[in-house]
Amino acid sequence: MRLKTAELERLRDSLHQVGLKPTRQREHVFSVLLTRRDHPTVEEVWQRSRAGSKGISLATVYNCLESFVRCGVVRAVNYEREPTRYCPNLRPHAHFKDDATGRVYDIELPNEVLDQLKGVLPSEFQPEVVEISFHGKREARAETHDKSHSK
Amino acid sequence: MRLKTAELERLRDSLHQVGLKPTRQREHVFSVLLTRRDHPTVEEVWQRSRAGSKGISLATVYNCLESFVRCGVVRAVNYEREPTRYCPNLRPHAHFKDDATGRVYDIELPNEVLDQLKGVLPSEFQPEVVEISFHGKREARAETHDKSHSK
DNA sequence: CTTGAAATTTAGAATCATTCCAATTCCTGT
DNA sequence: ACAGGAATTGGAATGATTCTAAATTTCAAG
Repeated sequence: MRLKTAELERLRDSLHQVGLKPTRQREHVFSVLLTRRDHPTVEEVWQRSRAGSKGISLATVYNCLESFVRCGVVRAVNYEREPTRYCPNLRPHAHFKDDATGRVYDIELPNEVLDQLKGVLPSEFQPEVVEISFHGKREARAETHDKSHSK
Repeated sequence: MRLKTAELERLRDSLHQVGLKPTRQREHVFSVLLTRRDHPTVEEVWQRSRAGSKGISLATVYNCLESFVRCGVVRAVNYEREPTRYCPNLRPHAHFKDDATGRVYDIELPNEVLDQLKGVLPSEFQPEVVEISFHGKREARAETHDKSHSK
């Protein structure tokens, strides 16, 4: 799994900024995260990370992901009390979880919407993080076979 | 603490609608929740609930709060992986957590803002729940009694 | 008012994501 | 090669929540 140098650079810079070192494990876990940009749990990242050759411990995966969040290259996504998911999308966005499948989708957020939202805060509130998450149904697009009409 | 009949009615109706019974414990826990509209954890609700007279078990507090969420008289509020908090405010609102104190405030949400937010969703996404949570600093300016609910 | 089935309460055990710990191992600079 | 500091690691510990199985309560019927 080869990372583009630009992405590697970004990881290294970000780690460095908070005094963390770029290690083999960190780079590997980061590449795993970028390879499939779904929203994997720690357990899933662990499975994918150990797949290739040598092992990596679950504790290390926890550590790596925590470093990533700390240095800002990754966001943690929580739904209820389910296991935390991780998201390498840095653009401002919300999340939508399909209750039927459990899948989480990124929803791009226009700045104007984000600004309007922040605008509802009384002035003494200074937000550092804004989290927006939906959940509900997601209609499968090409709805050809509807099996819901019975008898 | 005595509940106004209107509130009791509301609780009973809501419970009834999902096939749950109004019990002594449920009414008591509900009154505890209404008495201080901060955002208490289960543990806190438990402490407050057992304070008066005979005890109530922690399991029952969990059960009551779950019933309330199920029948819609209360919302669960999650921040990261901290213990779930409970909020009897039914109007559409967001939450702001002051990182310094851990207090959670309700932020009233104009419908137009909520609508604009839902508007960013591609049409195949049908949200049932929208959760908006901020955290950051809150300037302790003229610290008076505001309508926001703390903790 | 009594009865009985179903719902609720309860104490304690079990679960499970996450954190902690103490012992290696890995770098980096000298 | 060697020291010192970070990082990794397996396993134990934590802590909120859920589950379990038994005791109690509710409520509609009689």
